[in-house]
This record gives sequence, structure tokens and C-alpha cells, in this order.
Amino acid sequence: MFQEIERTVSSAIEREVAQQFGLTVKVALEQPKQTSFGELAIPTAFQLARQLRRPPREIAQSLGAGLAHQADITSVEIAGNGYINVRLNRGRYVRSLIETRGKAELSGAETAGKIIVEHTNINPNKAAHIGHLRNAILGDTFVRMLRRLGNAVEVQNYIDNTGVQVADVVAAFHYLEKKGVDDIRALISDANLRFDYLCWDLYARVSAYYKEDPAALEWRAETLHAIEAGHGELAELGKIVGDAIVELHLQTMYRLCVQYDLLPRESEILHLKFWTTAFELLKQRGAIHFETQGKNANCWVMHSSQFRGEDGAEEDSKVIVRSNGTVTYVGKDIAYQLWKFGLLGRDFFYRPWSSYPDGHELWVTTDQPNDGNPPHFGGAAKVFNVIDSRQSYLQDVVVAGLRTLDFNAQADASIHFSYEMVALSPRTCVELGIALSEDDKRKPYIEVSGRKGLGVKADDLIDKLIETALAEVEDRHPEAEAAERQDVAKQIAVGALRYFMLKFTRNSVIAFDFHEALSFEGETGPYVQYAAVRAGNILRKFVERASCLPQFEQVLNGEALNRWFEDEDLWQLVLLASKSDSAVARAIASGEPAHVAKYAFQLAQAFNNFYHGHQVIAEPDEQRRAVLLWLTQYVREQLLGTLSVLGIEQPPYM
RNA sequence: GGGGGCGUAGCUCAGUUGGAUAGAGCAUCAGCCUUCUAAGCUGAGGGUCACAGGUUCGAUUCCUGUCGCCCCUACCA
Repeated sequence: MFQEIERTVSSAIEREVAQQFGLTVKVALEQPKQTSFGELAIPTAFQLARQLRRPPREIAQSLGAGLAHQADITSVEIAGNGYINVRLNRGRYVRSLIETRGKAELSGAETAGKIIVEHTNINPNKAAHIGHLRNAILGDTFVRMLRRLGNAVEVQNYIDNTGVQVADVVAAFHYLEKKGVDDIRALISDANLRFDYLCWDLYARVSAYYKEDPAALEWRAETLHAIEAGHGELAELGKIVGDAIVELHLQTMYRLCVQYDLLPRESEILHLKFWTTAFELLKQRGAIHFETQGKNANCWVMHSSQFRGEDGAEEDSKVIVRSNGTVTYVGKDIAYQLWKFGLLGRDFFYRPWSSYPDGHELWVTTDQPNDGNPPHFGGAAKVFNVIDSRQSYLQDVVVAGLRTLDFNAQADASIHFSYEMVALSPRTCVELGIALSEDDKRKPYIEVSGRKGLGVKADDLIDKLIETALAEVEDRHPEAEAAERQDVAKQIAVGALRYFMLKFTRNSVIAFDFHEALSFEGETGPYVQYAAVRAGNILRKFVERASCLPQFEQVLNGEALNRWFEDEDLWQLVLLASKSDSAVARAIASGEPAHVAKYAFQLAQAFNNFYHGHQVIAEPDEQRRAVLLWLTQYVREQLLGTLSVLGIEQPPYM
């Protein structure tokens, strides 16, 4: 609704500018600094002042005059040096909110064609940690944002099941632990241990072992070769370990309401010759060269001038094919990126991996034809890769690959949706029993390291959050059934975690702190959930006592609404609540899911304010009571809609 | 050395493409539960927007320089 008005107003001003001054401008609207200035502020006069060499105030006056006759607007004022401040007709505005209730208000897809969002992408060789949570929650929320505005989105979770990290754990099982296929199968099916946790420790052990005995790195090379070839016991082990851990990762993410459409696997990129095809293309185009001397001798490399500009030094070149003939991750990623845009001329085979409880099917790539009827995957118009900012160099290489192959439009449509890492606060390290040097203690944060086994596992954190939430729930609702309390605690825990990961903007390093993450007060997910629960309680209790809600559409006409919404607090609340889609649109434009989180918090805060200032059920005036009830219901719906964009559920009680 | 990011209240962070009196949470202090649940609300204190220049009607925002911190610069990803 708000967006509609914004569009009307900005195009009206654009028309005025064209008519009066013969100029074409794009009018951006602002929110006035103070609510008393009105609902919309137009700064266009400042923009034109320079070009027209006239005082901004004068221009504003002349532009504003053209707006005044609009039915949705009650007044247009020129303020300050040249702002045009617009006040909306409150009754009309609220009336149309009541009338459009329930009708979907899609503001139009941002992109024509399919959008692929790739996120999570955890190496399937150990348990997920909090850094992976940030990736998945950021990616999943961005997907929900895009879908909310009507975009067609496909979610892919790329599985690097043939890379060095998997190879290291397989080598550890085989060479260090002397375990075979049957032993590993037994470990995976053992209900008394967590296979991904076991691999977490094993990965740290083998990494330390390599450091002490570099000759053992031969194991890695051997294993990588076997996995790439797809034959022998090492390859078999790789498959078993990878699949088992992928399933555990999916379960972890599902706890946080994160779902995927497709698991594209690196093994198929190799076995279906995706890489071979891409390799030929890259060679033909001269995108990569075979190095005969220097430190990269016998490797196929991409010269840094292609992704770093002309002055890139020779030694900054990126190895695509190693001297032993195996492909690096980047090489496979170029092939994958080409496939995402439908540029490779090849496709995967697919089979269902599993079904989510809501019936949604998750597919995985295979190298053999299968039964079943997979949807059409790939062929996107735009691709978002949710990958941490430390890998921006590699993402540049991938895009440079596309560009060298003359796929410029697709290179431009390849977006590295980057975010900063999740590190640990020194205080949290101490709590975890991690020894810190004097230098470390002075640092603002400590980087986690999978190789050192240093970090907080995702499931441990989720468990701890649930435990903390459960204590609160039991305290408040001792009468409720245990299973139900557990569900509520889980919803609160997930709300807290998702909000925590979303409240920071993407390029801010999160210094993870248990104390902060476990907080359910202030700017947190549970705060927002609590506001929604309170709104629900009012409506529920009212219905319990009065049997049903008033017929708002009949009881509340525009004239009455105009009168009741002279109350500034009520008006500001409904206005803010009506901006939820606008908030999502802005957040997509800026690429910041944090903006949606912030909006949710502000709306919850405004409602909590209202809650304290107004008695809804006890309101004696029948019409005013209807206004308050409608407002409660409307805010609740907008709050729940926003929470669902954030992937946060509403508990039945708190 | 090269590339990128950051520096805003005691702490953690927002700040809408340059705009009106720089905001929030936490922490601290002082208040508010016989009410639709206090996971809440009200109020107070707390700022040289790292520093110095520049661009202009106007700079936390853009440019240059300085200082400090972080990441990348692997035949790991």
C-alpha cells in the first residue's frame, strides 16, 4: 500500500519536473526526519537547484503545487530550505488497508526469469559451525525476501564432495585409523555417537599430523586422485562420508527452517565431464595457460591480469589445474557457474534426495539417468552466490572466466553475496576453555579454524539456546505439556538465533558471544515474537468473551477512520505496519537482510508501546474499540508476515 | 609490497543512492505488575561520527592524505 502511494507521488513529481522544466529526473522519496513533518519528503528541489540556478525553495513551491489535488494527499508543505513534505489522507489510507486485507500485495518481481541463490555450501567433512549458520541464515532469508516480492527462486546447496577437505578426512580414516567401508558404515549408523562430531575431531587430528609429518601429505594426493577417478576403496569411503555428513548438515539446517531445492555435487561436475567441457572452452579462448616454468610449472593457470586488472603480477596467477592433473575448486566452480546460466550445453541427471515434512522435495544431482520427474534446474537469469568475503578473490576468478568466454551479461548477473566471518569473542573463548595468548586477549575477536578444531558447533549452539529458552518457558507455563513446551522453546531458540545472525549488516564481522546470542531481551527475535504473541492474546481473549470480531469493513468508514487516526500514535503505528513490503523491497535493493530484521524490531517496539498505552478489550466506546481491534489484528498480520520473511515462527504463547 | 574492508555512546551495532535536532540494544541509575502475560514499558546520563584537508547551499556519508585494526594475496576453500 505504502509503495503504491510512493510510486504515485514520485511519478507525479517526475511529470511536474518534465512539464515545468523540461528535465527528466528520477525522484527518490525520503521519510521525513520528524513524524510531524508528514509521511513523505521530496528532496528533488535540491537536486534541481544547481541545474536550474534557482533557489530550491522556489522550485519546491512550484513542484508542490502540482501535487495538491491528489485524493490521497491532504496537504503539501514546503519546509526547510526546499523540502516538499506530503501528508496523506489518513482515513482514505486506512480504509484501503481494510479493504485490501487478505489480497496478496506483490510489488512485482525484481528480476524477469529465475534467480538462483546458492548458499550453505559446507564441506561435507565435519560438523557445521556458527560461521556456516550465518551463511545459511543469510542465504535463506534473502531467498524468502526475493520470493515475498514474487521472484522465482531456486535454492542450491553446492556439495564439494571431491575436494581436499573431504579427502583429508577420508585419508584420516584410511591411513590413520585403518578403517574400511564397513567400519565407517557402523560408525554412521551408531546412534550413540555423532558422526559429524567425530569427523570434526578427526579432521583436526589429521591436519595436525600433516604439520608434524609433511610426507603424509601424499595421503591427500592419493585420496584426491582416487575420489576424482571414482574407483577403489578410497573413492567409496569418500562417497559414504560425504553423503552421511550432507544428511547431517541438512538436518541441522532444517532445525532452523532452512530448506533447499537442489544439491548439485562436485562429483557429477567431474563425472559428467562438465569440467572437461569447461576446460576445453577455457583453453580455446585462451582464458588459461599451461605454465612450463616458475613456481606454477606444469599447472594450468589463469593470469591475474584477467581478474585483477593490468598491473596484476605474474606470481598472483591462480592455479586452475594442479601439476598432478587434479582440478582446483575454482575450476569446477567455473563449470558450475556456466551450468547455472545454461551456458555449458550439458545437464545433470537428478534423483530425489528426500522430502521435507511439508512435502517439498529435495533433489540431488547424479551421473546416471533415474526414474522420477525432476523440475527444470539451472538456466537462471541471475545468480547470487552466498559466500564469505574471504573468498572474493576466487569469486573474481570465476566471473573473469565467464567474461573471457564472452559471457559478459552473465558475468554481470553473477553476484557475490558476500558477508564477513563469524569469529569468537575473547570472553567466549575463555568460556570454551580455549587457551589464549596475551596478544589474543587484546584482540576484538578470534578467528575460528576447522583445521584446529577451534569453533562452536551449530548443533551445540542450537541445543544450548533451546535449553535456555526451555527454562524460561517452564518458569512461565508450568501447566503446559512437556512436548508443547519443548516446541515453544525450540521456536524461541530459532527466533533468537536467526535474528542474531541477521541483525548485523553483511560486512560486519560478528564477534560471537554466548551472552549476547543467548539473550532474549531487547533487540532480539524473541522480542519480536513476544509482540506478535501479545497481539494474538488480545484477539483471542476478545473472541473468547465476545464470540467474534467486529465486521471492520462495515463498522469503520473513511470518515470515522479519519477521526480516530488523528491520534498520532495510532496513525504512526498503522503507517509503520503498512510498510512491510516496502521494507523488504528496500532491503533487497541494498542487499541487506538486516534491514528487514531492523524493521521487524521497530514494528514490534511500536506495538509494545501501543500495548501499554491502550486498553483494547476494556475500551468502552464501541467504534474506538473496533479501531483498536482492527489495528491489533493488522499489526499482528504484518508482524507475522515479516517474521516469516525472516524465517522465524510465532509460538502459541511465551 | 598489492587488493579489499573497517574506525559512530562504556560495550555491540544501525544510520535509506550527500539533507532537517546523529539513533537502537546492552550495561548503569531512577520509576512502573490487582489490568489484553514485566521475554514488557517510562525516564536519566552518556558523542570532537579516528585525525587533517578538499569538493558545495549543505559531509557521519563523496575525494585525498595520515594513524590504527582486520581479511585476502595456496597446486585449501
